[in-house]
Amino acid sequence: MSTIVQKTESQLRLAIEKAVQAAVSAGELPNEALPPFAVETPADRTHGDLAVNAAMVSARAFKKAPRQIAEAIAAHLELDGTALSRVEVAGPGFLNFFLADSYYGDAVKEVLAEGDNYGRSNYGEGKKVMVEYVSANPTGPMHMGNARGGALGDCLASVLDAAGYEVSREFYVNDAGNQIEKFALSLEVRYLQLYKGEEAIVMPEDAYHGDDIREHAKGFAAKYGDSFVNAEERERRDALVAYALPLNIDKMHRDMAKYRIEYDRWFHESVLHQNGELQEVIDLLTERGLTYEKDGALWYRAGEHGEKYQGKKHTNRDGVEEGIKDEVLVRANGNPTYFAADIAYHRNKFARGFDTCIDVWGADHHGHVARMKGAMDAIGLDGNKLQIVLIQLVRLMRDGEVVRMSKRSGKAIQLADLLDEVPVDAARFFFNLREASTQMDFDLGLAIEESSSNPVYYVQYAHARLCSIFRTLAEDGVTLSAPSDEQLVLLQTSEERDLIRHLTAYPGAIVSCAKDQDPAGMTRYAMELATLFHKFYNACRVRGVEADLQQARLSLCEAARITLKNVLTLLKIDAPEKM
RNA sequence: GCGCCUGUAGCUCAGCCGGAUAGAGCAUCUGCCUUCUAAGCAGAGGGCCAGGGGUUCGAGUCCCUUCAGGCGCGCCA
Repeated sequence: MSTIVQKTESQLRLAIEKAVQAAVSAGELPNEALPPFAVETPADRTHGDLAVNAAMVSARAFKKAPRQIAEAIAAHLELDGTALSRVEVAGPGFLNFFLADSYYGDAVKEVLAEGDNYGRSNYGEGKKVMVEYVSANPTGPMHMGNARGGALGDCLASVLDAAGYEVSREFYVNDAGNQIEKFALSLEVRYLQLYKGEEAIVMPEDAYHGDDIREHAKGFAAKYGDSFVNAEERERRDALVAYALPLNIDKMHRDMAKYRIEYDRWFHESVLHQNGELQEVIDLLTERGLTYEKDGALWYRAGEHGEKYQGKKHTNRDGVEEGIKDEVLVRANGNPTYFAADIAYHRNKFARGFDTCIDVWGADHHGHVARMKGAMDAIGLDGNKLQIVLIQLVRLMRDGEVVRMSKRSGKAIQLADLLDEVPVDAARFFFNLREASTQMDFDLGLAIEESSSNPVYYVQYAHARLCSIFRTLAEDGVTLSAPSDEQLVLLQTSEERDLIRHLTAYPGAIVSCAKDQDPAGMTRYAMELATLFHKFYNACRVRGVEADLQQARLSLCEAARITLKNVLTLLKIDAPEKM
């Protein structure tokens, strides 16, 4: 299945190649191979619907001026049987093509025929891709950064799905290791404080100071009383974690569900500790001679395989070049590090048959990218198949002041609070408005205002208006029937045609977002679609016009409605019929 | 000190792997509702694409460099 855009481009390329051959036969061009050329859509519509730079890129090979080459090609072009009507030579040597009337009607029919599936393609050829995103620490509530990562990761997964990949969404639950021990310690302090007083035990500086820890301690005390006050330390801590951790994980499930994110799997880190996979990775690296012992810890030589993923070499303060810093796998106290577990986790992912694994990380983890990719090579996998999308952190503002996000202080704005204030539609749209690499400010004071001026309403309004057209005409007894070519050819205004061209761009827009791993392209597409529809709406009436034109415009409205609905569905945003 | 990201209109950002006269939203100003939803549309003003070099037919886009902001550089995750 190929779209009308793809068909037209291949017709165009074939026509140009034939024209070049004809020009060569006629002795107008030298017998040289035509270099690869681009087909693009010019920004300025007076430059045609499709512009080709074939004459310019072949100037050197043909040893002729681009304009002369373009003229020669144009003279031999045969456009009969294509969706193109004519060609012009312009500017420095562009070949500008204009679409035939039939193209627009065919485009509308294509959308109507595809319906809910319009936009989906087989670009990914069913390859298995995993997108792992959010993966927030279960030691505390999720925050604003998770909100952005969640919206972005989820839409990226949807985009890949629509582009023909077999997508799996995953959340990595760090329910083991150092931070769980810190969590246990923090809970213990708060629990003991309940019985011995705040002053009796001091909360260590680097422990978790949030109110959620106090709440858990109170809940634990309500359930078990003081029975663990004099228990063995290990026993007490384990009991506290066994009580609080599931509560936190349940909360994350609920928050994600509220945010319309459903994972295929919640993968628990503890599994890797228990089933031996973590130890296997450590052994594997040691067998390969990539580890060494120092100061009682087991270190991984990160530079060996990580260098190739690093842009440039580090130079330290003394001006000496140094590679990627080595990393500890097993601490002197015998506990494996997060890094070691993460290698095992990614090994586990690839063992499940994923062709590509995409991790959505906060930009503060960027230092680990080269190391982790290198580690994949180190264990015999391919680091290039691990792709990391780095998300710049959301800067939270309050009254114009930057609010630091910190789980320790407990003052961070939680995801749950955000979702109480801002509608999910607005939040999902907002966090997909910008590319991952751009920094965003989110002003809490403006949160509500932000939601009412959020462009999501502009897009949803377009959908509601479309539905309104169908409602009103139904009251007049007018409904849409399969349009004829004679009717569709009546779509001739610039507003109608601009709208149609943008509809045809939808499948390509999805593929482009999938390639770039940039779901923000989807909100941009949706806004542009809404704009073009609103312009059409103001320029072209549907109600009260002649019957054939009315059917043609109704068909266009239906095609626009389908496409708009499909984008919004992909973004998991409501497409309201009334507003 | 080093690394990663960013620098385009007053503000927030696009700019389709080098193409034609650099775009949109917000904000400001001016118009458009007795006919399909004015949460809309039309128009106006606003730019040394951070600065400087280079690569070529051609640079906001690629390379070098300077400056500015964000984030990292732990036996934390």
